[in-house]
Amino acid sequence: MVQTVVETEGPRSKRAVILAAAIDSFGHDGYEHTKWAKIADEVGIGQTALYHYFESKAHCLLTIMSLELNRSLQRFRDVTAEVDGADEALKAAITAAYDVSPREVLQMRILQNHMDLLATPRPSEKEEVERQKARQLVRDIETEWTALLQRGMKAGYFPKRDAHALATVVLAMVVSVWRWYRPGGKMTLKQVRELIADACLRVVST
Amino acid sequence: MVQTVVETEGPRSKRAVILAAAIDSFGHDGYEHTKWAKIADEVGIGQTALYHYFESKAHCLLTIMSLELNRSLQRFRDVTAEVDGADEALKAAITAAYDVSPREVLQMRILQNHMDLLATPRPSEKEEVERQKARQLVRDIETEWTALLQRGMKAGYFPKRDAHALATVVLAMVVSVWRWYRPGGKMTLKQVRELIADACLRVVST
DNA sequence: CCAGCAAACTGAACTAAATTCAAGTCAGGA
DNA sequence: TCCTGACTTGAATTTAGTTCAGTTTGCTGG
Repeated sequence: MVQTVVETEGPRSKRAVILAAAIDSFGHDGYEHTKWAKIADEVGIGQTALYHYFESKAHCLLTIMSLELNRSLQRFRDVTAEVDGADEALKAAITAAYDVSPREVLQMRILQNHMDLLATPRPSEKEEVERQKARQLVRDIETEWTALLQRGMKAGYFPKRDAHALATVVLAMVVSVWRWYRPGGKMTLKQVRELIADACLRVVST
Repeated sequence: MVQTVVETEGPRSKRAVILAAAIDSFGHDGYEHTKWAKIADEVGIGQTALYHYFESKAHCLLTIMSLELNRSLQRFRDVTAEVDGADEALKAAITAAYDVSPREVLQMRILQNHMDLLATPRPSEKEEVERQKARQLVRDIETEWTALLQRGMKAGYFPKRDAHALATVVLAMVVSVWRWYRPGGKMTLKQVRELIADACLRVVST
């Protein structure tokens, strides 16, 4: 049983405020385009104080990514747990994927835009720890979607094929949206959900 | 008729060599992880000489992206032009998408990993020009895939639905591969092609 | 054959942004 | 009260990309 260590934050910790500001800036303006010092200004502290909470700008980014991956996995589990039919579970998972707050949209965008960071080792201790955490979460998410498809194949909801490969394709479709989706754009999240749900079901079904 | 201006390079120009070195490094180690000076070393020139060819490191990156987008679009046109049936044309397009050299794999990877750069304006002249060029190519590619699906719907190969939305989904599947594909990995390009071709046809068909 | 010229190149500064250093301040518990 | 650790800071440092102020190279027309 893996137990997440609850990092106890002091009462006057600004960690959460920094994360929120970072998500907004990284999400809207992009990570490299965002000056680390600007985050400090927004939070109302000196630049140096940031290093009390994060080892580096990249460490903050990786933390945001881990947090979002963790949330996504948790939500997937919650929403698929008590559904019997794998087809219904798949629909529920997709619905849940698009049932997100505006800030979570930004987090998904950040995550998608910087996935490549997870591929190569980081120079510093804490960054590398956070990277490994994120990688593991990605693997877990892939494993769970694969298991869901496999369950559906065993039960006869979907024809039997390479579940892992299919999961990769399905996940790619689900997350690709965050590259172009903008709140107030030409498509609503509801429309996105319908588009992707339909596509996913076609891919895994007969 | 849009006419691409052929930029004539002097005979002792190292532009192509720089691009090749940059593609290899950006592709293998990642853009931010690659030191611009290292590229100069590999090519065998001083760091300063790089600025004779590119206004900045980012300008070089954007150039690589434009080049790859241009190649992809050209290839799509070549390969779909003289195919009658839209279903066959779609298959041909997907096949062509995975008929690439190792260096083109790297270019696609770079492109995918830095798509977000195309979203926000660039500070300098030439970078912005290159960004606009790339954006236009992305739009062109989307338009052509949309037109292909539309053609297939009119001719009765595919059921009639929102062609543009479907094209987005199909393209997402096709290009998502470059995020995880590695030469010598667990899947060959041929297997990838079959996986994605199958998925795409399921998505657009009855 | 040589002047002239543009393409190609260079070492030495410069700059911006992230990061480290060394030294505080503040709040709550013994 | 004072002590401790979480929290904060201004000043200095570092690093990588970039600019400056020219110099070299090889081709071309006279």
